[in-house]
Amino acid sequence: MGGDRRGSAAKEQAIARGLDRLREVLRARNLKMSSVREAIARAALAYEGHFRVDDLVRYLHASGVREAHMATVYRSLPLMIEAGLIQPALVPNGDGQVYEASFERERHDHLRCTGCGLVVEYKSETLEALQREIAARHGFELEEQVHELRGRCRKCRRAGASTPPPGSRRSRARTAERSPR
Amino acid sequence: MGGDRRGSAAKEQAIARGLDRLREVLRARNLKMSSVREAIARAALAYEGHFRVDDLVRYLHASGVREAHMATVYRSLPLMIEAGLIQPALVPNGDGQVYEASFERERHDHLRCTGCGLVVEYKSETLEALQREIAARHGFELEEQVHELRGRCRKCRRAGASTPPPGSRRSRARTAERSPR
DNA sequence: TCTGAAGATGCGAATCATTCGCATCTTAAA
DNA sequence: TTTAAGATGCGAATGATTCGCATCTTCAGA
Repeated sequence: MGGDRRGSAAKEQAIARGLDRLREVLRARNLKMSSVREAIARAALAYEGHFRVDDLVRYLHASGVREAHMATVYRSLPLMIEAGLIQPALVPNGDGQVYEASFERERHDHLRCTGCGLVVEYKSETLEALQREIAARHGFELEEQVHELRGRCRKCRRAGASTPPPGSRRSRARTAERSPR
Repeated sequence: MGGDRRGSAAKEQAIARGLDRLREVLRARNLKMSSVREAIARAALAYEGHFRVDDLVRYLHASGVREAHMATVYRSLPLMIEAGLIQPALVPNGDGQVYEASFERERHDHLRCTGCGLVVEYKSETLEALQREIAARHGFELEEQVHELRGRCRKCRRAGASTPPPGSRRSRARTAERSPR
């Protein structure tokens, strides 16, 4: 306990390293760092849990960053992904893409409940090894793996009620996610 | 050889079974079969390889089906999916969702080349078993698994040229797919 | 420190796939 | 047949993401 209250020091340093990484990518492409870009990257790195572009924009506004336009955030996404700061998280479900910070964090996959939208993370070395092997067997050099299991969580199964009829839009993913801090 | 020329008999019967399956789903929901719906289902069942909604519409037009409006095709997708006639194939890449016929076909996953868009199918019992186990371990009853590996195929790796810069849209997936017949 | 060219940003318009509303045909069960 | 419940075509509406463009900023020299 107490270890979860990693509020400032360590986290701030991780953010600093993330920003450095971003600068490298920018330099490599002859692009420039800017205050807005830095604010966006900071927000993404600090965000706990999954987020969408508009979540990030709201977060930026809330933290007093002058406008920080959506278009700008969109434009910075590919760069942040390339720098390894963030990555697309879940497989898009109709509503836009969901991201999550990935800098200095372990790779993992998701399990999503088709009933309530609950998202659970899991990690499997065996699975990853298997994936690499499959890719290799087909002559591919693995770069990225999209993996998401869907089913009904314990609670929803208890609650009975089978899978909702097709066409019903599931509400935004629900997770035990905290808000940005 | 010659075995690939499974033109009519067997295939036509499979289509008939698929339509029956669809009728069951419709009946269960108190929905009705219709000539348009049947034409759409036939097209989907007969389509070789991956297709998008507009591909299907074009195919329908080409086969002389009166208009067959896009909206109608969209409306029938959830039903066909529920009936197991088709399923979303690749993970959407910006351009719309890609489907493939799945009726009486083996489940499989895809490997996609980030260079040329080549799509290769593969199948792994081990992988599927592992997935079921993971789901079970978390109390989930597995319903669906999204799985796609991305990397560079042999040819693209030979051709050198590292991954294209971010922001470049990949053209429509390329496969050794034949057109509908 | 000053400058200029290359980039970055805000804003609103433009895209694009997908969905809706609704008036009008069809289907299927009495 | 009749007729209520559905299905369809069409075009408008959505919603996420992208573009165009007229300004700001950044940063590598001078």
